[in-house]
Amino acid sequence: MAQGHSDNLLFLTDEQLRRAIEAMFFAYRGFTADPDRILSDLNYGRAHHRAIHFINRTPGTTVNNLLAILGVTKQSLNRVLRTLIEDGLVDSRVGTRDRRERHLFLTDAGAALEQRLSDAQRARMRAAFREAGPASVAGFREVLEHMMDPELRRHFAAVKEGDR
Amino acid sequence: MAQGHSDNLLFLTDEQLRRAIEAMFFAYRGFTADPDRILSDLNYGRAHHRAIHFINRTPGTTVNNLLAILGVTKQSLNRVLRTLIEDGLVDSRVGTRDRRERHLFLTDAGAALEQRLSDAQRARMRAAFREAGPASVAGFREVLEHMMDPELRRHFAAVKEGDR
DNA sequence: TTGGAATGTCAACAAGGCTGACGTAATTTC
DNA sequence: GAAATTACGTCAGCCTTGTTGACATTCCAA
Repeated sequence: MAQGHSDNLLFLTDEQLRRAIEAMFFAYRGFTADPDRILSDLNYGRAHHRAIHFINRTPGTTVNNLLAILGVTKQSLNRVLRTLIEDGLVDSRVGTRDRRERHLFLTDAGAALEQRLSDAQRARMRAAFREAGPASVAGFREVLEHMMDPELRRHFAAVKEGDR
Repeated sequence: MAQGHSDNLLFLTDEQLRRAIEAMFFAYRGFTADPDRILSDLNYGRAHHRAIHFINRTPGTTVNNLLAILGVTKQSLNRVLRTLIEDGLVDSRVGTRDRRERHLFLTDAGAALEQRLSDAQRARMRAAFREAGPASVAGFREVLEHMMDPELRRHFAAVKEGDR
């Protein structure tokens, strides 16, 4: 696919862009489908997945950090966090330097669920990469980064540098 | 970016996949941000956008077709369609061949809103494509297609053939 | 003519967003 | 040391958008 219109971007028609938009819509649905199935069995939703994902990525992160990354209100996050803490998946520890802050960690059970979820998601991502071929992977990530809000992209790029 | 790991897919680490997963999450948020802003001013949500988009793409589509594409229940879609019809953005016409079916069309007002929404979304997509460069675009679309559920991908490919 | 398909509608419920207000520590600032 | 600010939690209420279940209507097709 995508030969005739990749040579010259000026020839990207609205129709071709519309197809890309739909591809994004359908792909995102595929992207979330596997975790969604696992989560619904546990009476959790995507909001729980997101919290678990980012706590796993940055253990000890504060509630405020998480709010900024997820872009939701504290009331909304708190509802999710409360159930995760009650269910013993997340551990909330009072900060040592600043005792107003709560630092969030996954418990062993939380880490286990995170593994299940990300294994499923990674498997699909890996399969898509394999089928699309190596050359496509770099382009995929390049476009995605440029589709983010600029502020987020900077944050994302910073993280990228960090764990080289 | 993405040189060292595009040569050999076997070297795609979990960490690199995790970054791709986050890129997908953040990019999707950027992807929907502009339409979301327009919609919230009109007291509509993403569900309205999706309905408008696909009615525009396939004028005269039936409710059942739309259900299949959107993957929601008819009750859920119906609520959205009702408001769009009441507000004069969508026209629902009884089928001629099969009078049980309702064929959906955008009114002039509906088409105008569709333009506003897709203009915003296309602008961002076009900008991302331009910044990422022509070579990236093909890879982007290739990976996205392989991330969809297989059944959907077939449908998507069929559409692709159709409007060449 | 009758069964089943397509569509619509009513009711009830849940997840997960939101705003606004308030309380309580703890820290920072003056 | 008092006052302001920050971090977090919580209560209450609202909205969108998804879900099930039940039921009516219309109409095609066997």
